[in-house]
Amino acid sequence: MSAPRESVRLDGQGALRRSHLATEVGPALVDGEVVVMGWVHSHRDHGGVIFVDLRDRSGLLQLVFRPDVASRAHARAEELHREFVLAARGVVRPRATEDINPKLPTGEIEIEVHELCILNSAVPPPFAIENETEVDEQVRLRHRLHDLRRPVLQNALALRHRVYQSVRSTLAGQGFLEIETPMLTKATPEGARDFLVPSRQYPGAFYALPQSPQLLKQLLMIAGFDRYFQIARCFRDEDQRADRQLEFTQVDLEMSFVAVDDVLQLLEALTARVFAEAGGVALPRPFPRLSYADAMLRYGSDCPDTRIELELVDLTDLFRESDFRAFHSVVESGGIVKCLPVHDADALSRGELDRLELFVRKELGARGLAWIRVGADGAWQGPIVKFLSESERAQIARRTAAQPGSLLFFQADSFEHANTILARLRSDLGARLGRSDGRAWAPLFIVDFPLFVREEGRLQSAHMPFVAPLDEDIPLLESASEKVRATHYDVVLNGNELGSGSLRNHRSAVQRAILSILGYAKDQMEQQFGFLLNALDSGAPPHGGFAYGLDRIVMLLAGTDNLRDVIAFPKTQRGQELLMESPGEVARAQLDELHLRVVRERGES
RNA sequence: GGGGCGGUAGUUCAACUGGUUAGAGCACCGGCCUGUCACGCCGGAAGUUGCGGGUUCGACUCCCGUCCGCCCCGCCA
Repeated sequence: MSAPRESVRLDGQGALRRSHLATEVGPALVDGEVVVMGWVHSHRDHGGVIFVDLRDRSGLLQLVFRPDVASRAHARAEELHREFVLAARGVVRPRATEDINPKLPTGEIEIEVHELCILNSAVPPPFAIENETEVDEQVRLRHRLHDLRRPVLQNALALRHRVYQSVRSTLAGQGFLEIETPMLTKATPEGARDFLVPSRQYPGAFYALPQSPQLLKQLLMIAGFDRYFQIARCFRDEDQRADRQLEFTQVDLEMSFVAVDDVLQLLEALTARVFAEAGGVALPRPFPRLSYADAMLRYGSDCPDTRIELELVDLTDLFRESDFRAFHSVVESGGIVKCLPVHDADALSRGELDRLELFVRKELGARGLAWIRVGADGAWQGPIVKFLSESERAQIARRTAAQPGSLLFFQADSFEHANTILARLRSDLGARLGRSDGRAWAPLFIVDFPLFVREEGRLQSAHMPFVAPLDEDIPLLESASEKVRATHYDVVLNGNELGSGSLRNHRSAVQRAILSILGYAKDQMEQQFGFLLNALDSGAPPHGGFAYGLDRIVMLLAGTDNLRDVIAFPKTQRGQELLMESPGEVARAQLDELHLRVVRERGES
């Protein structure tokens, strides 16, 4: 950090009051007097005349200082440096034709300054306040104030504001009440790792920050509010990603007396309206619906980017009886075999195939990357070709529609792993080979998720334990748990999960049955979910809802692939906020009050 | 928990296979300049090569450890 510029004499704002934002000044105001305030974006001192580009949140405006017109203002202008804060009173002048700057919205005019107040000095910025500036993100986050002055971030946060406003007006117009729920709440056994807040008054007890307002909004339904929403901050202490922050914002909503279709209709209308109002984007309607099973089958993902014109092919049954041990043994032990066919793939060289294999092995943990290339003469090449029987080749060729120029990628692995790897290959190759269908926006609903998934032998909630099963599947709860479909639904846009929701269990018997299948004994159930079960027994209406990841919506509308670009003060991947440097240590006395003692591992200082 | 990429001046980058005093653009500071808008010209300052250790006559470069950033797997109901 540089030292402050102490030698600069500063002016008070005095009687000057801003009359216009920078870009509100235009040709219509020529010869009128204006007062503008903002930052020195750049200055060009010609010895005589001085030009200053003034920047405020609306944009840039050129100020002119002439020694012969206003000598005092001109003299002061000689002291300016970048990012100084100033107030300027002057007269709007048209520029000579040859002096018009077409790159600026205000390029046809300029302000001939008569009075200049230097409201504050500024140390030189660590990097240029320009959109084009490519600066290391660590530097940007440490100097977030300067970063936030860049137009892209100003625009992103303005866009975010419009999303808030549109959500509020749309939902309020649909009869939703905005209700806040507590941030200091109770830890729940399910779900992500909680952020804990130690209690001063109850030694050894902790509040938890909400992972979502899930249970509270259900209680609001039971209390009879009928339609609720909240723009809610949520906290999950898990490892971060480009599209995941420790704290993030949900548009959380819940409604009573509805079926799945009612919620989906509302979600479609809300999503379309917010994208139109806040981002000027017309989403194509109606949103197609895709079952979870089909999504996994065709795309290997439950949030596919359906614009990519590549689809997976399942070949598991082909290798149930096969002499190709590598694939056969995977199928025998419960895994799957799938293929990603890429036609007209001559652009992918042998060297690139090797790099792809290295990539999926090292970064995605794949066992390998089997591939088959169909030559111009129709001959099959590749390391696994020799292990395939005549009929297997024929079947593969038929199902993948292989033709000269095709490249077939195979994964034989667990359902999850094989799909994760092929889904990633699909999107990477789709981008690299330009296999998009050209649509800008591809929204869809994913429906018919399973209620349970088996993990390490045990049944777990696919999403969370309060999701209601489809009515017709309730008889299967005990007998064929894994076949039970959930009322759960996701909204997916361009390969991003925008949010998810479901109908909830409003009958305590069903809720108890599900908890029991999840392995909760009766007393555990009462201890951990007693308040919910009691609530259900006190007259719970059928209800369901949804939660959008608001940050992701803004991210997509802003055209970035990084959540940190749409959050004013985001955290790094390791959870630090570099401007204020949180988290930070606290004084011993603070810990004592909270009845806490820090235990350091060996080697920590 | 694991994998990949990266860290050299304020900033963006360079510095061969280990070899003189670690360079350049922009920014910054000073001077000059009355129509620039990537202003121009002249001059200047600016570095613990993330940190610690090792190998070597010699380390930005090689080795080990560690910290930080980004991306991904796991994780995130």
